[in-house]
Amino acid sequence: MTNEAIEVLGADSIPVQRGGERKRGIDRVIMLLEALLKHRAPARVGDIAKMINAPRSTTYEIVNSLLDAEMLENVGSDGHVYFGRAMHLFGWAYSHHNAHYRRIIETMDAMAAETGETVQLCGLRGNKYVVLDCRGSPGPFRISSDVGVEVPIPWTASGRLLLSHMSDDEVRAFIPKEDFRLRDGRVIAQDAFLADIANAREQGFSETSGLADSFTWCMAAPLRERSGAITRTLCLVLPVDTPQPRRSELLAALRERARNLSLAGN
Amino acid sequence: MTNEAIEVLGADSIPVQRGGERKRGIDRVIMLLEALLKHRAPARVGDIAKMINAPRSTTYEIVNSLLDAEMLENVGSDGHVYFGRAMHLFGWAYSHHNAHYRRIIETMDAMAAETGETVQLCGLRGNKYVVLDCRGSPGPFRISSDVGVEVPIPWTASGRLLLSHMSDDEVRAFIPKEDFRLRDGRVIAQDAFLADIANAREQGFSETSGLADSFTWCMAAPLRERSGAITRTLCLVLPVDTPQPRRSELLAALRERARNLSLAGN
DNA sequence: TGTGTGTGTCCGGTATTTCAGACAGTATGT
DNA sequence: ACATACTGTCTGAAATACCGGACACACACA
Repeated sequence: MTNEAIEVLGADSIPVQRGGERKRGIDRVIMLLEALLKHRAPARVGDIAKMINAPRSTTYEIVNSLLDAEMLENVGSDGHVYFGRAMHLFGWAYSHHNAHYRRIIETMDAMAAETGETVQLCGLRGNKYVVLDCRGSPGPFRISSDVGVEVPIPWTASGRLLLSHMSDDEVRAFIPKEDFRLRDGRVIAQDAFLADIANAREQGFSETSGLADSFTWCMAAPLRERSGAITRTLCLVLPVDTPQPRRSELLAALRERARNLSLAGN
Repeated sequence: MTNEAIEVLGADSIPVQRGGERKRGIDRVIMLLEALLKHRAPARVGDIAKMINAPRSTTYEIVNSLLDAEMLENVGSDGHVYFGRAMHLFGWAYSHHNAHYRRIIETMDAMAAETGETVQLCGLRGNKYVVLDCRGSPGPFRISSDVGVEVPIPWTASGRLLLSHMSDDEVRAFIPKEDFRLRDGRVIAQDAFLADIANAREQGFSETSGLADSFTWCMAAPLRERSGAITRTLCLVLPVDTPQPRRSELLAALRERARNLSLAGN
């Protein structure tokens, strides 16, 4: 939906992508997988070729290699492909290579069960915020979010914590200007955002509401590495009309559990 | 340790693996990821180069590309790398692309909780059996197994179900001869194995004990695709001394749940 | 101090792979 | 019936990614 913006934006000065650019197979693989992740559904080879702007013949070859390796697999009967079994195994290996992850998972399970609210594990991916894992509330109506979707950092509570090791200048350089513009057109003032970060750094938590959407109240608490760095956050996503007493109760619980999961004191 | 055999061995007659085999980057990537999966721990670039039998310079380049893409990430401070965040996301996407998976996960959680036994989701990967997911018993001593480890098919109960669509000849062609040899030296007779498969096909379940190891009793029930094909099995791993009445009780429960998860009748 | 082993980077040549385009086959719409 | 659009496979040829090997550096051991 937003992909042929390439042409439009690139038009003015930079010859961004000419047709004939020979690229490495590896790079194509990486682009392919990321495109598929963004697409969030099985796709046909021809479409993939367009998505990553690669020749069809090349794309076929790559896709076939990945199919052989089970990194992709055929879905349905009409040439759609999506991630395959091997990806599941690689991902699982990533998740479990340290015992720490087990504890995080258990905590998320427990919190989701106890509170009945949506619990998320969040981190950064490049200069975007991303949901790494998610436990939903069991009710018929739930606020859920897909793991892997990328969101501008300023839209999120977690983002304020995840940037708290940066200086103001570093933050300014790190965040694309357009990421300060919310979906409804409002723009977050850079100074206010920097103040939020400083605030989050001091308090050891962060709360936002009505940023990414109008109906959620988000609270995030840091999971610190041994070094003290914050690479992930634990996060509760509440309906915006959750009453204040319950909110502070939940915030306290969230902070407590995050503290227990941290490898360094909060 | 076995890598400079190239020169020595190659001399007499067989050019088993000559040093100079140029390979595509893509293939290297695939080999690298699978090697890392088998290794099950972070590894250094030099070691990876040996594992996949690739030139060091090439390996460095590939690893750096994958690091940039977050498909790998640095672990610790001394040059170890392992799967990265992107892999987690790709794997998650694989797991959740169909609603079916949600139900399977829920069922595994429920069964693990109710029975207190180890529950596994199993499938094939090439001509090996592989654990796709696993819920452990909560007790202090548990029979657990790692997701992603590959095991010869004849060693497993699930394997008998997963081959039940094949003719005898197909099975014979599919299973490497050496896979009939158990770890303790015993050899499974091919005919007995084929009979087991036929049996599993008729009964709609399969049980084994004392094959892969001496202390487990495994029972597997098929998860059928819409087409009727069996691509995955649900599996209970019990201590071998579990009394018979409880075994049949658990088997019945297992079959019932597998039937509910199947997209075609069992 | 010297010897051995391993790391991370760089370079130039060539064996290979990517690419463009053509092809036959199939589905869709007019 | 024709036209259009897409799929999956092949081909030759040019561009280049991979390789071997060299380098500087770091660490361990004797």
